Order: sequence, then structure tokens, then C-alpha cells
Amino acid sequence: MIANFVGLDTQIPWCIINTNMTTPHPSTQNIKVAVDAAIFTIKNGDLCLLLIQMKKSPFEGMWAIPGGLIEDHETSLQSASRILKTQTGLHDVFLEQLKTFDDPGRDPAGRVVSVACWALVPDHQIPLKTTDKYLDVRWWRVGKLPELAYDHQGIAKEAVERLKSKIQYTNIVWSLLPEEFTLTQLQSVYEIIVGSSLDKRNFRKRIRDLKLIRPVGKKLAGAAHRPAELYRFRQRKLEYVEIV
Amino acid sequence: MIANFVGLDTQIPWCIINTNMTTPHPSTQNIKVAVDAAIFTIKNGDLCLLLIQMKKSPFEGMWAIPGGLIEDHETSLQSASRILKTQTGLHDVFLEQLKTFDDPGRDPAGRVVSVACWALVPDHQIPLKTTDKYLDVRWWRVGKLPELAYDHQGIAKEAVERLKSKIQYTNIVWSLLPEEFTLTQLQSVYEIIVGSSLDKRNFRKRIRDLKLIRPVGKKLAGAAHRPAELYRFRQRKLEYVEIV
DNA sequence: TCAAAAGTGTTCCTGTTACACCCATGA
DNA sequence: TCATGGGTGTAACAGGAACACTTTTGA
Repeated sequence: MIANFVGLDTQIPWCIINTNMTTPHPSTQNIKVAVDAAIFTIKNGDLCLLLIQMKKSPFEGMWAIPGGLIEDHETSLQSASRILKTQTGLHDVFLEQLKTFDDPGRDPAGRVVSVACWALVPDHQIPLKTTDKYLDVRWWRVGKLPELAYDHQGIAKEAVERLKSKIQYTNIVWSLLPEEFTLTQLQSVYEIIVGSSLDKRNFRKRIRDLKLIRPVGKKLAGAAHRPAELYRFRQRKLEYVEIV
Repeated sequence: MIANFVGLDTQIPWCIINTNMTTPHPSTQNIKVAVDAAIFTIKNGDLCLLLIQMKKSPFEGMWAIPGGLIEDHETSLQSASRILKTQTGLHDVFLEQLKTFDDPGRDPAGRVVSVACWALVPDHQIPLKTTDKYLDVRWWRVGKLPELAYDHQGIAKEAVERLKSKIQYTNIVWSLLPEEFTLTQLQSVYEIIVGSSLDKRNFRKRIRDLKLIRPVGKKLAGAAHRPAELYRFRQRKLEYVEIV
């Protein structure tokens, strides 16, 4: 099959990265491990990211993605879950690892490797909790983020990309919606995230075929028009869309 | 648009994860940061993973994905690149972050968070380098891996999944092939990774449309049949397939 | 002249896109 | 009765899948 491959070029190897060939097992390693949690929601028709305003120098007054050092006994996801609960009071939402940010210069205070996680929470009325560690906590429209501390601009960018991509082949939007919702609400969430409008009939056909949601049997009355059927996700946990 | 969302259910929150609400900023954190590098190649028609045989207790004699603590001044990718060069002598290949493995119990010797990376290298004749740190180094067929140390079975599994998925929408196979290759070799690599055979005419049509490769203008003679045209990738770096 | 792999187009089918009208309700 | 958003089907199109024979070489 793959038998007659041409041999590898005999070019002289050169090194892209200025590697230091000392032993990779220093007895004392001076690196801290943190978590940053990019928490998204949809508010008033916009995708929003939760940011905290920093109290401590050198980023005093600047906005940042909430985070902190992980504890010796917890995983990064548990740590992110803790941050999520502290800031929003929410739990049991979509939350996963994004990427680890480990540029040696990313934190001016010292070497900190950060495992970035991201989460999706439904729009909710519970007020955000300002702790004494921060000056303020707020939802910011993803399209109009302020300048961010550390390398958090990069984290935000990658998280948004992941969201846009993952919404296409999974059921993660369950975590942005209330338990019961209408098809119009569902479509609206997709439109906000992908950033363009979708055809109503095609959208409904596709959603029906995916079998991720089921009708509840109730209608949402109270508006001056035909009441909408309510739906629920079959699973409120990550499912991949079946590619038949 | 998204204005008339139903309010969030008033169910009583319960906690999935047994979070410990002590301060997330312990002054002394006792966690080490490592890198593990899952290095793949294709040998004799099989997808293979590079494993080292461990010297140290408690995994003495067991096979593992090569890795080590990262140094204070380097990123995880630089660290992985160093490992890659040490083991294979290669450089300038596809290498990216996979996921961070951080279960507190994953290393019996203490808390080690590992940033797993993965790489693809072309089949090459350069012998693998056994250092005095390991008993042995070998390529193992991915379908027949031995029992692995730590949580390396999980790393291997996720890396293979990522490879199978990423081959579909990027040009990463450039890193598994010599600089010049035939369309049959290219198809063979795809077949080995996806695990099923592909139609020759459809494959060539698709590859032609993707415009990732270009003919070199040479033919590979020497076999008792019509000589095959040689091709090169336009870019020997990550490109995403254009979805027209 | 034979064996072996290289190379090349067309038809069919399936899934995606485009598109317009009636329905149920509250005011 | 009117304004508002909810709800529904079909026809055209495009991209993917199935499929077989001729070419070029070395032995």
C-alpha cells in the first residue's frame, strides 16, 4: 500500500525554537497553575462575556476574565465550576476546557500557566456577585469588549471561535436557554452566535431531524399572536449531532 | 428578537461537584507542570505512536508517552518540541496542544498537571534515540498499544480522535508525508487514518478542488508500472480547508 | 506481452437552499 | 378586525457517491 514512499529529504535540520537542552526535570519548578473561566450568556439579543474589574496592580481598574489559582486537590474544571458558582450562583451548565495559555511572560507577577475553560449560562435574573476581590463584575457584549488584562483578549477570541464552531455539531445551546423554550427563541440563539439570519422553515426542519429537542405539550400564551409551542432538550448535557 | 424568554426555573440549585469554598489563592501551591508529547507516524501501512519504556518505579518497565516537566522559561509547545527533537531528531513538523490532563490522582508521585501535545512526523529512517532515562523507545501500532502508565491511555485516545477529526478539515497530513509524494501515497495516509478505503476518482477530485497541493513536474519512476506524478503541499504548515 | 499501478468523467442520488401563505391570539 | 409572530411544504440546485476502462512502464 504505502510501501514505495520517497525517503525523507536529506536537508540539514535546523531548529525553529531556541531549545535549551538542559535536563527537563529540574528538581524545583517555579510555576503556578491557574484557571480562567470565560462565561458566556445571551442578553438582549447579544452574546455577552462575564468580566471582572481588577483591584490589584498592575492591572488595577482593568477588566479580565475571572480566574484564580487552582487548589491542590481540585481539577481545573472543578476550579472553573467553583468560579462560575461564585460569580453567577449557577451550576450544572455547559463547561469544558478550552486551551492552556502558558506564555512565560503572560503574567508580569511570575510564571503562571492558565488552563482556560469556557461555560455557557442561560440569561438569568440573579444579580452577579461582586466579591471584595474585585472592583466590579459585569456582562460585556462580545462585540464591544474593553481592553483586557493579561492575555485575556486571546482567551476570549479562542473561546468565541470555539463556541461558533461547536454550536454547529453539538447540542450546547441547551445551556444558553431556559429549560423550556420556543423554536423562535432557539433560532434566535443560533442567529446571534453565527451572526447571520437563518431561514425559519429550513431551521425547523433541520432541528426536527436532529432529534435533540422534544415538545413539552404546553404553549407560551400571553402575547397578542398565536401562542408558541414549548420545547425541551432531550438531554441537558453535551451530545454530538448525529451525522447520518 | 429574543425578548420574551421564559424566566429560568426556580428549582433549588444543587452542586454537581463537591466544591471546596476556601480561598482560591493559596500562597503556596504544590503543583508541577509537565508536558506529554503524543507523536504519530505511519509505518508499513499502520498509524503508530511513539512510546518510551519507563525506568523508574512505580511504572518500571511500563510504556508511556514521552514527557517531562516544563522549564521555567519555556512554553508547553517549546517543551514538546524539545522532547520531539530529543526522541526523533525531527523538527519543523505539525505540533499542537491537545488538552491538559489534571486529575489530582494521575501521578502517584505527586500533583502533576500535564499539558498534552500531539505531533505528526513523516516515516523516516533515522533511528529513535534511547536516552539513559528510559529502558527503550519504540513505535507502537495504535491499534495494538500496550497498557500505558499514568492516564496515558486517555491521552492516546483523545489524540487519535483529534487526528481523525482534524484530518477532515485541515492539511495536517503534510506532516506525515515526505516533501514529495504521489496521490496514491496521500490517499493511503487518509485511508489508514480514517480506517476505511476511499474511491480513487472521488479522492483525487476532492484533493484537486481543495488546492492544498501542487504537482512538482517530476515522476516517480523505477517500478514496473506507469510512473506516478509527484506532488508537494503548497504550505507545510496548518491550513484550514476552504469550505466554499 | 504481461503484470501492476496510474490516471481519468459521467450519472445518480441525496441533502441543502430558496421561497409565500394561512393560523391563532390579544388588543 | 387588525396587528403580530407562529407555523407549515415543495421545487430547484449542488455537492457527494458510485462506478470501469485505458495508459505507461519494467520485467
